[in-house]
This record gives sequence, structure tokens and C-alpha cells, in this order.
Amino acid sequence: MSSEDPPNASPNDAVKRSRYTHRQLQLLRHGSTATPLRAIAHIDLDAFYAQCEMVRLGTPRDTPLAVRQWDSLIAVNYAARPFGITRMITAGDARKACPNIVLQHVATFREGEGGRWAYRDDAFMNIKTDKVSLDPYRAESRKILRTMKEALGRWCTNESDGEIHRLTQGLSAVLEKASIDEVFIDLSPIVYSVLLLRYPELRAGSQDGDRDAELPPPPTTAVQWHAEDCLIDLDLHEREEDDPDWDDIVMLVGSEIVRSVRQAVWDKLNYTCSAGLARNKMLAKLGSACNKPDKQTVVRNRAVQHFLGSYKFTQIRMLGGKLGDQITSYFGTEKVSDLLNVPLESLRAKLDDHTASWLYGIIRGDDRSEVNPRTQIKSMLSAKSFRPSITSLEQAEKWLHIFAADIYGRLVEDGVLENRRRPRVITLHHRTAQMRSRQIPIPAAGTIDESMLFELARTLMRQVMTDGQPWPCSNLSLSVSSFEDGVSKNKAIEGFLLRGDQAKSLNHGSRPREPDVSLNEPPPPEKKRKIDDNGIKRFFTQPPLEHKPDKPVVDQESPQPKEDHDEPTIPAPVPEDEVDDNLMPHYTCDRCSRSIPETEREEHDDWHFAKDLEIQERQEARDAQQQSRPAASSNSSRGPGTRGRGGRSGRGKPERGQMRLAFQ
DNA sequence: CATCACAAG
DNA sequence: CACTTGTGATG
Repeated sequence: MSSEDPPNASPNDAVKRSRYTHRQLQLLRHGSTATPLRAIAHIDLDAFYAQCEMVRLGTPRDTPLAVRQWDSLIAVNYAARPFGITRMITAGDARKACPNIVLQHVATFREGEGGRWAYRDDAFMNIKTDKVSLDPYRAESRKILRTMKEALGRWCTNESDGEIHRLTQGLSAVLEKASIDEVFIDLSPIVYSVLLLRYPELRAGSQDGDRDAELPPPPTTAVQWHAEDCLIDLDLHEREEDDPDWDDIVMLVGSEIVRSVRQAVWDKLNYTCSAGLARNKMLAKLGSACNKPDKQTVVRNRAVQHFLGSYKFTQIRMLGGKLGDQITSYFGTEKVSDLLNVPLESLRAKLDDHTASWLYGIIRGDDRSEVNPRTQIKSMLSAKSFRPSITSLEQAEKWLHIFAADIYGRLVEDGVLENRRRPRVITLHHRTAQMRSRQIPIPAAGTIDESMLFELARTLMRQVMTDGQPWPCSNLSLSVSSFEDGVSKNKAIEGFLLRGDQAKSLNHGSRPREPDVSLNEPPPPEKKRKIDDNGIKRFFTQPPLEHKPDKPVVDQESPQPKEDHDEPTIPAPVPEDEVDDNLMPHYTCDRCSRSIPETEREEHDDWHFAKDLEIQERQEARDAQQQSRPAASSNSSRGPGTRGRGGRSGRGKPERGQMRLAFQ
């Protein structure tokens, strides 16, 4: 099958060629949005808040549990659902339906209790004085994200050398945090490198010029789906018996990767999640909801029509709201299959051009949106609605204290103490009959602390009050936004960088760009470093792989090509910044097991040095933070498996530390 | 920069 | 549901 066999050679007239080209394969490398071979995963934690509480409390998986917020439920675990418990019913009704259910109230801040959240037995009846805190869930979310990144990182370190290394080095998945319990992952680059490793016949085309040539067909024996993969049925005119093409193989590999990520989350943190795998975000997202909990669903290209046709379009992302309603009334249906019959022109007649063509594509399974390598949040908001409205400045200021404490705590978690990021603007929203808001800059100098936030909030509050009738106020919120990436104020590190890289850095006029927070990777060795303040930032946003993973997860069977450093072949058009060091001698860093160009050894060592410093710094900052917040709260409602007891009075252990402990 | 609309869980 | 957290468009 190495040579070009004519298509008609095969018995049942199956075409012995791939429908895909080398170009489409190459596009996988950098997460191009244009190739049908893309592999996008959507991973969704099952009943996330409920799972958080189960992990924290050590609740057995088969125990019904719901998370309560005042009198309503905001998450229901899967054990409780057979009892008819949903998020729509009240806590009382839940108890009636299922007397044994664990109803755990969310953690709260409480007026006058020092701005620290805690789990309180009596929170549900203190809506007047308490404010919900989602911090415990955010913290768990971060841990899960980190675990996922680690698991993905294990697919990126292959120790292979020579050609295959050159073709696949530096490729890693992009991960987008879509919400507190959802992520999108662009698996394409990883899948690409696994394909090259496992199917040597794919490597050829990257060297010769003809990128429009079809790929050789995949081996027909290749598709052996995992028993736990849920496959969406193929379109009517497609058959399982038909020979697979590379898009099927891509899904197969993607599915393996996703399974390993989910497994890691379970093994390390005890959370189950459901995943969808498809060629784009929209399909992946729909897929992940198909089989819950703890399952993964694969939407192969050949199943897309069948899959989408069965949906109401109102279930597609962005169509769940008013836009979806409008479309429904314009066209008299909410079925995708009906809308497929509406020509683009008719869509244009009712919707603006952009929306019309987006809709036309989306219902056909065409979604070119990117997986945005964003992990950082853009703003933080802390809010409270007042059931009887509040009517005095005094009342308001109590809440401002809590808002300030809430936001400050989150800033700390976000790295503000280490000066990595810093909000520039603070805003107060205030609702009476109308919504009013006031914002002011956060002083650029000095350290942001809780009292500073409070004073700024109070200033804003006074402004709002002079603006108009402030009472009765039904809603108040404080937010910080316009985050900027901090220029490190750390003298040690700053000094180090100046000394170490002065010569290289000062003359380079590189300009700031989006901080790259992709996966755990040292600065790309293939690129000449340009150190400026942005360089510093990049230094500290890319942790190295801690450790060499136990075993590369990829098949080892494919024969490694001989080391052939002087082979002058360069993969067909690659962005120029990637080709330059292919021919250089490399060494393997004994700290991170990465292959680094010899010429950048010094810089790479510097990077480890700085990284170590940063980790140390961060820990110190955290310690300081905990010290400064002595706890005084009646933590209660601890279930089986929670630890702690003992005098939790006055001072002693920091509350935050305890919460974190409880999660270990 | 203030306000509003929208979306999602 | 009620509540919370976000984003984006518009003067």
C-alpha cells in the first residue's frame, strides 16, 4: 500500500484514497480552524457543585445530595435525580421527595465576621446577613484545570529524536476555560503528532511539495473503539462497515486522549466528568451532554447530519435565548431539520447578514470558532440582592466590606500578591428603580488590599448617593476589571533578569502581545527569546513540566527514523519561527526532560531558576495571606469524612487553609 | 464611562 | 426559580 494503487483495485469499489489532503493534515498542527480533521473536546464536570461537596464531605457516590442556596437548589447529584429532585424545586420539597438527601448549603460570608467565607449550618436562614461564596468551587475548578493540563502535557513530551521529533516538537493542546465547570480543548496538535508517530506513511507528504495530494488511506484495521466510547450513529447513507478515513482516526486518537484526561481527573481528584468530541466546539458541546454522567461521546464527521438533525436549534450555543426565539417565530419551527430547508437568502431576509450566515453554517455543523487559549478571567464581581431593599448607608457599607473581602481573596488567588496581574478599575453597581453604576481607577501605585478596595467602594457609594435617590436599594455589586499583566515588582527576579539578559533584551524592540498561557511549557526553545517586560511576564506564566511522565502514552511500535540531523528537509510551509532550530544540536534538560537547542541552554537554565524563585515567592505570599486572616467561625455541617474539630474559636488556624485542607 | 441587553448554569 | 457571573454593543 505504499505505492499509488488505482482506486478501482478494491473489490467493493471502495475508494482507496483518503478524502483528505496533506494540507488538511498539516493544518492540525497549529489549531487551524479550517480543517475538517480538527479534534475538539468539550469536558463538563457532572453536577459540579454537588460533586465538590461530595468530595469535600466524603459523601459516597450513591448518596443523594444537593447543593442549596437559601431555599433553592443550585446543583443536584446523580444519585438524587431518580427521586425527581431537580434544580427547580425547593429544599423543602426535595426533603419530602427524598428524606435521606444531603442538603448542603453553599459557603457564605457573614456580616461582621471578618470577611471570610465558611460553611455554616444556619446559612439558609440567614439570607439577611450572609452572602454566597463560590470560592470553594473556584478553587476546585482550578485544581481540575491544572490536572487536565498535566494529563495533556504527558501527551506532548515524546523523547523521540530525529525527524519525528522535529515534526512534532512544541505541539500542545490549547485549553479554554468556558465556565467554572466546562472546558474546551483543541486536541488537534496532539492528535497530529500521535498520527505521525503511529502512521509513518503520513510523514512523507510533509516533505514533498504537493500538499494538495490526497493522504494515503488509513489501515482498515485501525478503528477499534473503546468499549466506553459512546458513538453517535452515522448518517443514514453511511455505514459502519465502510472503510474509515483519517477523520475517523483523528476521533479515535482524540477519544483516547480525552479518556486519559478524564481518568486523571478521577484518579487525582475524584471528580467525574462527561466529554464530547467532535470537529468543532459546537458539536463537542452538544456531544458532551448526550451521555451523562461519566461518559464520553464521539460525534464523527460522518454522523454530524444525523446528529444535528435531531436537535432543536434552540439547544445550540447562543440560540438558547432571544435570538433563538426570534428565529423560531420567523420560520415557524425550532427544529434544525426544518431550518435546513431554509435557503440562505431567506435567512438573510429576516436576520442581519452576519447572523444569517453564521446560522446557516452552524445548523450544518460548520463552526469555525477557535478554542481560545484563555484561562485568565477578565473581571471579578461580588454582588448581593436585597429581598427587602436596604435603606441606609450603614447597611450598604456592611456589604461593601464583604464585597471587598470577597474580591480581595479572589485577587490573591489570582496572583495579585505576586504582582502578576492587577485590576485597573473598580466599579460599583447599584439598583433602585434603575441601575446605576460608578467606576474609578484603582491607584496604580501601592499594594491592593482589602481596606483599599473597601475605601474605593465607599467613595463610589458616596458618588452614587449624590447622583440621585439611593434608597431603597434592591441590588448592590462591586467589581474589578481591566486587568493588566503586572510588571514584576520583585526585586530579586527583576534584578536577575536585568543582569542575566540585559545584553539580549535591551536592544530588542519587541512589543507586548497577548500573554501566552497555553500549556505547561517552558518558553519555546525554537524561538529566539526577546526579553522585555512582556518577556518577563511570559517567563512567569508558563510553568515547566514538573517531571518526566512515567511513560509516553503513544505507541512505540513505529520504527524511529535514524537521527539525521543534516537532512535538509523542512516541512512544507511552516511559520518561519519554527524552522530555524531544526538543524541545531539539542540537549535534554535534566530538570524537565525537554529537548533544548544547545544555544539556549543558558537561557533555559535561567528560566528554571526564575521559575523556582517564583514558586517560592508564591508560597510565601500565600502563607502571609493565611496568617493575616485568623479565623473565627462556626464551621459546621461537616459530614462523614471531614476532618477537623477542635477549638475553632478566636484565632488559630486560618479558615482558608482549613477549607483547602478539607478538600485534600 | 455609563447603561443596557444578553447568555449561561 | 432566584441568584450569580460573566460578555458585548451602544451612545
